Amino acid sequence: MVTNTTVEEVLAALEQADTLEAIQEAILKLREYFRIDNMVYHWVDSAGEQYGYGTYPLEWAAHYQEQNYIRIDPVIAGCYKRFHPVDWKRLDWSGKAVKAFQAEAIEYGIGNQGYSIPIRGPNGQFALFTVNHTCDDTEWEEFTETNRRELILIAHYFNQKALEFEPNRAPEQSQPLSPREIDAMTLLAIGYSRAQVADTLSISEHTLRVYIESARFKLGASNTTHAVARALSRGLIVV
Amino acid sequence: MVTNTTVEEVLAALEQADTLEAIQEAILKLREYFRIDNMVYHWVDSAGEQYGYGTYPLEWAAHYQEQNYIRIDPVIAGCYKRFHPVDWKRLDWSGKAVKAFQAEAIEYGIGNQGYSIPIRGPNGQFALFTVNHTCDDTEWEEFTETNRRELILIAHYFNQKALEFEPNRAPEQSQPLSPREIDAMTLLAIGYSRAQVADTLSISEHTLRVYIESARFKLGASNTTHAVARALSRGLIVV
DNA sequence: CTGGCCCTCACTATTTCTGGGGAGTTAATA
DNA sequence: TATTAACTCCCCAGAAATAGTGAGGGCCAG
Repeated sequence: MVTNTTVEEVLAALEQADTLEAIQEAILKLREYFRIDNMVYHWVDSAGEQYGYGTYPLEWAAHYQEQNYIRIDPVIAGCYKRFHPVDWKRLDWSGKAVKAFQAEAIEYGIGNQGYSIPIRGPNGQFALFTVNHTCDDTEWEEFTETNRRELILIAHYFNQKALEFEPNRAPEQSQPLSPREIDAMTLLAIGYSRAQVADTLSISEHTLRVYIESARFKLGASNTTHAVARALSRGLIVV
Repeated sequence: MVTNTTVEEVLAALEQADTLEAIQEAILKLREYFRIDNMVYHWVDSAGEQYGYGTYPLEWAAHYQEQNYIRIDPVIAGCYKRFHPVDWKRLDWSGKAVKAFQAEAIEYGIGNQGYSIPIRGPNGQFALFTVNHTCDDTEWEEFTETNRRELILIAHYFNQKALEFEPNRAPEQSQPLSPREIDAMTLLAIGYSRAQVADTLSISEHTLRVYIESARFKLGASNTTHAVARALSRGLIVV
C-alpha cells in the first residue's frame, strides 16, 4: 500500500518549493497520500504566537489563538519536553481546563487521534508537525507505527523550509569576539562574578572590564546580561 | 546500490538497543554499509564536554578534549547556528587556529570530507551526527546527496537513544519558570534594565526582583546574568 | 612600517543590582 | 477544604556594574 515513491516525490517538491502556495500544496498532497483528516506544520513562537501551514479549520486556528490555548494545550506542553514523536493518547489530559479544551477541539473538527513531532532549530526555535485523524486506537497505532519514519523526515523538511522563509529569524551576524572576550563572556555565562572571572583568567578586574565593555559594544548590547545573552544566542559562546 | 532494507534493519535494531554495545555495534554496521571512514554521534554538553559513540580514533577524541577544541571547531560553531545538515566544505575554515586544527585533525586520521547533522532536544540539548571520509569533492557530494534522508533519520534515532540512556544528562531540566519569571528573564535577555522591565510589565521594581530571585533559585544560578544564560541555553526563553 | 586590533593596567563618580528580611491576595489543585 | 503556587508590594545596606578617560607593548597585514 504505502510505497516510498510518493513521499520521496513530495519531499523533493518540498525541497524546491519557494512559495507558500507550493508548501501548502505539498501538505495537501501528503494528506491525501496518507489518507488522514489533518496535517499541520506550525511554528511555536516564544511569544505564544503560532503560524504555519496545514489543514486545520481556520475557525479553530483563530479561536485557539484568541483563547491563548497555547498555554494549556497538552500537545505543546508535552512535545516541548520530549524529543521523540508523541501520540496524543500518551499526553496528560487531566485537568478541568484541558478537558474543556479537548472537547472544544473535537467540536471544531479536530480528530480524536493525533500524533505530533517536535522539531527544534537554532536559537531555541520550536515547531510541531502534527497528523490528526478520527479513528479507533488500533487503526491509529498501526498508522503511526508504519509511517513514523516518513513523518519524522517530513517534519524535518517542513521546518527547514520554514526557517528559509523566516530569514529574520536567521542568526544576525556580528563582529567576532576576540579570544579574551569569548573567555569573559563564557565565564560570565556560567555564573562567575567579575572578580572570579578576572581571577580565573589571571588578569586584573580593570582589564576584564575592558573586555566586557568591548564585547558589549561589538554585540550592540546595553549591559553585561544582554551581551551574554546575545553571545549565547548567536552561538559565539557555548554554555 | 543503496537499498532501504539495510538501513531499516539497523534502525530497527537501534530502536531495540538497550546497551551501549548494541549502539556501538549499530554504528559499526552503518559505517560498513555506507562504506565511509568515520561515523560519530556525539552529545555536545553545556559545559563544553563531549561524549558519544563512534569510530573516531581515541587519541583524537582525547586530544580534542584536552585542547578544548570545542572552542574553535568550526563544525560545532557552524552546526550550532544551523538546522539543516552541513557539508564541512561550507563552513568557515579561515583563521590561523582553525587551519591548524584542521591540519591536526587530518593527521589524526580524520577524513578530509565531512557532513554533520545538528540535532536538538528539549532543554537546549544539542548533539551532532557526523559522517566523515577521505575522498574527492565530487564523490562526497554524490554520497551526501544520495543519503541525506537516511542520515537525518539515523541522527534522529541516535539522539533518541542517547536521551533514553542519559536521563540524568538532562539534569539541565529544572523546574519550569512561571509566566512572570519568563517575562522577566526574556526582557532582561533583550537588554532591559530592571527599571525598564518593571515598567514594561507594569509592576514595581520590588516585585520584579522577587521574580528574578525566584527564577535564579529555580535555575540554580548565582546571579542574574547566569540565570538568563541558563534560561536561554535550556530553551526556557527565546531571544 | 604604519595603522589597526588585541592585551594589559589604572582612577573616579554614579547608577544599578543583590541578598537578606516580611506580608497580603488570588487561583488552582488535591 | 486545605494546601500549594503564583503574583503583588515594601525596606535597607553593601556589593557590583557602568561610563568616562588614559596609556603602553605586541602582532599582523596592507
